[in-house]
Amino acid sequence: MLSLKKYFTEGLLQFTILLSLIGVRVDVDTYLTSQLPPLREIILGPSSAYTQTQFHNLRNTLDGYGIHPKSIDLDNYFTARRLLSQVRALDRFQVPTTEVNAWLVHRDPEGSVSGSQPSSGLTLESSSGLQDVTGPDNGVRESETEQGFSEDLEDLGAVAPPVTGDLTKEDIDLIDILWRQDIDLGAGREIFDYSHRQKEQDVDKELRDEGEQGDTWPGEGTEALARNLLVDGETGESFPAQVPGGEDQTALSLEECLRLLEATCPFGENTEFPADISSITEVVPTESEPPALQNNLLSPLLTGTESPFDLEQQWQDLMSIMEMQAMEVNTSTSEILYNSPPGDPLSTNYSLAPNTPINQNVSLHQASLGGCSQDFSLFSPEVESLPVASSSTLLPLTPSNSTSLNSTFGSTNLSGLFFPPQLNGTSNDTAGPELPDPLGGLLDEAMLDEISLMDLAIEEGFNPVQASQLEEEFDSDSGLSLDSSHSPSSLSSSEGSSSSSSSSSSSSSSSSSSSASSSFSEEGAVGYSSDSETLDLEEAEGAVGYQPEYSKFCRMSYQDPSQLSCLPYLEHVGHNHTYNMAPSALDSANLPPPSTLKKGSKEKQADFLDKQMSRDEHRARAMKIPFTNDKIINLPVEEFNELLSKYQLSEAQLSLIRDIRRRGKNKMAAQNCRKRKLDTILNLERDVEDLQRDKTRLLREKVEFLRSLRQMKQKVQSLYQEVFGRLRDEHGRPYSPSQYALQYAGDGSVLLIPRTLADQQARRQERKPKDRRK
DNA sequence: TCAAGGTGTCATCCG
DNA sequence: TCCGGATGACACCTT
Repeated sequence: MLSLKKYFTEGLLQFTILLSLIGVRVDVDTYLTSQLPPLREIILGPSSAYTQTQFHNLRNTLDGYGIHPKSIDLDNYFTARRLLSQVRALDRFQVPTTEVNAWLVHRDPEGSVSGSQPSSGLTLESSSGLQDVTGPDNGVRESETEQGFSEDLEDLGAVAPPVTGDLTKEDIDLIDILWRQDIDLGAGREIFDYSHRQKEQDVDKELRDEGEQGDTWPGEGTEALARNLLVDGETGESFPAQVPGGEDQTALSLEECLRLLEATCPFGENTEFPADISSITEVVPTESEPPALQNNLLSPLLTGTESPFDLEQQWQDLMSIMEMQAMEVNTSTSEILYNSPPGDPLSTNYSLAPNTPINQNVSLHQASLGGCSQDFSLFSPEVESLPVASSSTLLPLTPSNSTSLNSTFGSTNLSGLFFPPQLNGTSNDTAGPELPDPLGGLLDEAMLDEISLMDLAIEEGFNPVQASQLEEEFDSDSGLSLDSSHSPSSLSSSEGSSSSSSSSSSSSSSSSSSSASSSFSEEGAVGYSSDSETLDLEEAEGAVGYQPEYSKFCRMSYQDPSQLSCLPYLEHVGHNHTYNMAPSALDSANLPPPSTLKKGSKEKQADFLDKQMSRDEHRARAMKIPFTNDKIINLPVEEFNELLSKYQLSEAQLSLIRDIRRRGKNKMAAQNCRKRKLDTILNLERDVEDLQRDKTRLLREKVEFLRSLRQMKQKVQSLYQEVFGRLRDEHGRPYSPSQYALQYAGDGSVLLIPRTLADQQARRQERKPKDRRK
C-alpha cells in the first residue's frame, strides 16, 4: 500500500506537472474533493495536502479561477476535521501515518506562509496544511462552524509555522511531529466501521450532555480530553455526520477541540503553535516510519525546482480544465448524478468523482464531434488532399478505442487507480470505457479537433442511427425535445387525436340525440364539453368565476368522468374532457354505489351539482330552457331547428340557446385545434428525426464515395507511373517526367505529350467549371 | 410571486 | 347568407 501510494503520488504529480507544462489545464479538484474514500486514501492517504490548493481558493479567488461549488464546503469540512484531529493528537499516543500534507510545510521554505500572516489566503493555505481528510464517512458539511474554528485556530496561532526563510529547528520539529501524528500504519477498516464509531459517538454524546447540563468544561477538561482520546483510533476524530444534528455536534466538537487545545497546550493567544508542538514532540512516543520512506514520499515535491505556487497553479490548471470539460456539454449525465437523492449513499459519496471523468470524456468528444459534425470539414474540397492515414491516427481517440488508452499509458494508467474498485464495478457500463478519455483528450487536443461524427460513423463502423443519436444528444438544447415524441402518453394521445380530428366534423354533423349523450366517445374532443365554471348568484347576472374544486375534479381530460355521470343532473351532459382517453378507460368509469347517496347529503349534492354546472348550463337553467345543452350543441341544424320550433321560446331564450350552441361548438373546435397543433408538433419532431437520419446516411455515403474516388485516383496514379516508367524513347532511354506526360484521350487511348502542353490543357479544364459557375 | 400549461371564449376567416 | 369548422388571441385558473 505504501509503495502504491508512493508510486501513484509520484506518478500523478509528474503527470500533472507535465500536463501543466504543456499548457493543459486539468481540473483535479473534482478528483480530490470528491468523496471517494479509496481514491483519497490512495492519492493522499488520510490527509489532503493537495487540497490545500483548493482550500487556498476557498474564501478568496486570488488567481481568478472559479471555485468549484461542490468543493468548498467539503474542503472546509476536511480542513476542520484535520485541525480537530491534530489538536486531539497533541496529547496522545498516535499511530504514525503517512502524512502527505507535510509536503506543504516542506515545499515552501521561502514562502510567506506564516501564522501571523494577515493575508487570509495565505493563512488559509497554511491552515489547510493541517487539514485532514479522513475519508467518506462524513457526509455532513459544516463549513460555518469549521471556518469559525479555523479562524479561532488562527487567532490562537495554531497555524502552520512561520516559514519565512530557511527552516528552523522548530520548523523541522513541527514537520516531524506532523509526520508522526498521522502516519498510516494501514489500520483495518474495522476501526472505521459504524459500530465502532457509534461507540465513539456515544462517548461524544455523553460529553455533550454533560456540557449541556452544566458547563463543566473548565473543570473537566482533562477528563474530557482523556475521553476524547478514545474517539478515533487513528485520528482521534469524532464523526459528527453520523449523529442527527451533526452541525451542533460539530460545533461542540470544535469548541471541545479548542478547549482541549488549551488544556493540552496552554499557550497564549500570541504563542506560536509550533513551539508547543515541538515541545510535545519530545514527549509523545512515536513509531515513525523509516526516514527513507518519508524521504521518498517527499521527494516528488522536494526535488522539484518549481516554486510551490507554481505547482499549485498547475494543480489549479489541472482542476480547472477538467471541470470546464465536465461542465461543458454533458449536462444530462451531470443532472442524473447531481440530482441523485441525497440519501443515496452511492450518489452522495461518489456522484462527483465518477461523473467527472465521464463528462470529461464525453465532453471532449462532443466538443469535437459537435463542431465537426456541423463543419464537416472532412467533406471540404481539401478532403482529397488529406492523407488516408490521417483518419487512422484519430482512431485511438474515438470512443470505441478509448479503452486502448489504458494500454497507451501502460504502467502509468491512472484510470484504474483513480477510481475505487467498487466504483469501477458499478459504473463500468457507463464510465468504464470512457475513463481514460480525458487523459487522451489532454494528450492531444489538436487531434481531437479533427474528430468528426462522420469519422466515427465511417471509420469505426458506427451505425448511422447511432451517429444520429449522438447528434441528437448534442442538440439536446434545441427548442423541441425530441424525446417528448417518445412519451407513451403524448404519442398515444396524438395518434388517437389525429383520427378524431379528421372525423370530428362528420360525427358532429351526423350525431343525434343519442350520440350526443355519448360524448365520452372515442372520437375525442368532438362531444360537448360542458364548462366547468360555476355560476353563483352574481354569475347568474353575468359574473364569471371559477370553482377550483370542480376544476380539479373534471378539468383535465384524465379526470374521472364518472364523478359527473353519477349525478342525475348531469347524466345527459357530456363533460367531455376525455378526448385523449382510451374508450375502455371511459367505459370502466365506476359509479359510486347508490348506498353512498344518502338522503342527508342531497342538499350537499345539489350544491355540488350547482358547482359542477357550467356557466351556460346555469344560464340555461335560469332561463328555463326546456332542453339540455348537450342537445343544443350537438344536434344537427335541421333537428336543432325542429327542436326550437317545438317550443315557444322568447327572444332571450333563443339568443342564449344560439350562444350556447356557438360556444359549445367553438369549444370543441378549440380542443380539436389544439390537438392538431400538438399532433403537428409531434409529427414535425418525427420528421426532424427522420431527416437527421437521412442526413447522416447521405453524409456517410458521400464520404464513402469520396474514399472510393480517392482510391481510384491513387490506383490511376500508380498505373500512370508504371506506364510512364516503361516508356522509352528511340534511344531506349526513359522519358523525363518533367518534360513529358501521359494524357488520356476521349477514346480511351493514351498519348505521350510534352509537359507544357499537358499543363495548358489542364488549365483549360480547370477554367471550364469556373466559367460554367459564372 | 412568477412561469408554464390547460382551458374556455371571442373574433375572425373560410369553405 | 348562413352554418360550422379552424385558428389566433386573450383571460382565467391550476400547478
